[in-house]
Amino acid sequence: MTEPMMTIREMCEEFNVTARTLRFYEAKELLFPHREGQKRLYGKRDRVRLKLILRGKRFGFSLEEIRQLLDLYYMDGGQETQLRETYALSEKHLANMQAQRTELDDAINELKIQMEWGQARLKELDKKQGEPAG
Amino acid sequence: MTEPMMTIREMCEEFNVTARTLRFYEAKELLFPHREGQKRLYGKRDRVRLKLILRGKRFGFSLEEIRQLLDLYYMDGGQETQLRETYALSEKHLANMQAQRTELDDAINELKIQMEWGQARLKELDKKQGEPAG
DNA sequence: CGTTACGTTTACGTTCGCGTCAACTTTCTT
DNA sequence: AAGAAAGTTGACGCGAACGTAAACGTAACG
Repeated sequence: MTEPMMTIREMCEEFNVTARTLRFYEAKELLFPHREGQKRLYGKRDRVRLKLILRGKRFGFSLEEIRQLLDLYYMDGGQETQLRETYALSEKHLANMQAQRTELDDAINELKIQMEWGQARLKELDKKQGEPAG
Repeated sequence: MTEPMMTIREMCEEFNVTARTLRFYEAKELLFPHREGQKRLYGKRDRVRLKLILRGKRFGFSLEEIRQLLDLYYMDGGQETQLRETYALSEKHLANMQAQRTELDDAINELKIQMEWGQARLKELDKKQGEPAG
């Protein structure tokens, strides 16, 4: 069974991005769709990559940083030197993400506290609403 | 005891940002330092806000989104309507951040798996390094 | 055979988040 | 009094990440 391919429009709908965005990512060497004539066809590899790209963006990585990370997931058995460099890079990113996780937990907890406080104030307002003025 | 104030330079050093950045955030209404004559003085409120701003940035929020979030933390007992809107907004953000947390965990796990795989391959290379060629 | 739909490249435009002068005031320091 | 140091307000510049419009290819449909 030959790989299921998608057109650029199908990709746009599935991932909720514009065609311009997909071509832009390709120009920046983050995606490498196949060609049928001059038309782009996206296979599983590119769908996985795009998913990772969008995820990376949500965490505030630049496209260039993401490009380097993608190489991590798609190493084709190149040089040992590159493997080592890539591994070192991945360690940094792992540490980075773990730090982000800690921060995110903190932020979530702080937000929860704030919300409980706000909720309490809303309840007070509800009480006063029920009473007559004065 | 009167609140301990900081100059713009002190802020820059403490938070590792430039003065331009602080003025820019002020222009965008994310910070509201006091003035002594024409010079800016930053109090605890602005330090907390700046910390939240920088955190927000690390999670890929835009400055405008961050501005709205900041209002959450600094409501001065305004209208009930606004309180309710703010509370609703905070619920969305909480859901958002929790989703991010899940995604982040996934990403960390995937990265770890990749790294274990890479590490295994590096070990193989070490072995071959120890042997004579051929 | 025209036109409608979908794709392409090229290229200029735009918004965000600051960097980088320039020109000036205020405040120390010598 | 005369810098030097630290602050200020414009104003223009710039890279990132696309938006948008122009001009064109091609493939199918009625």
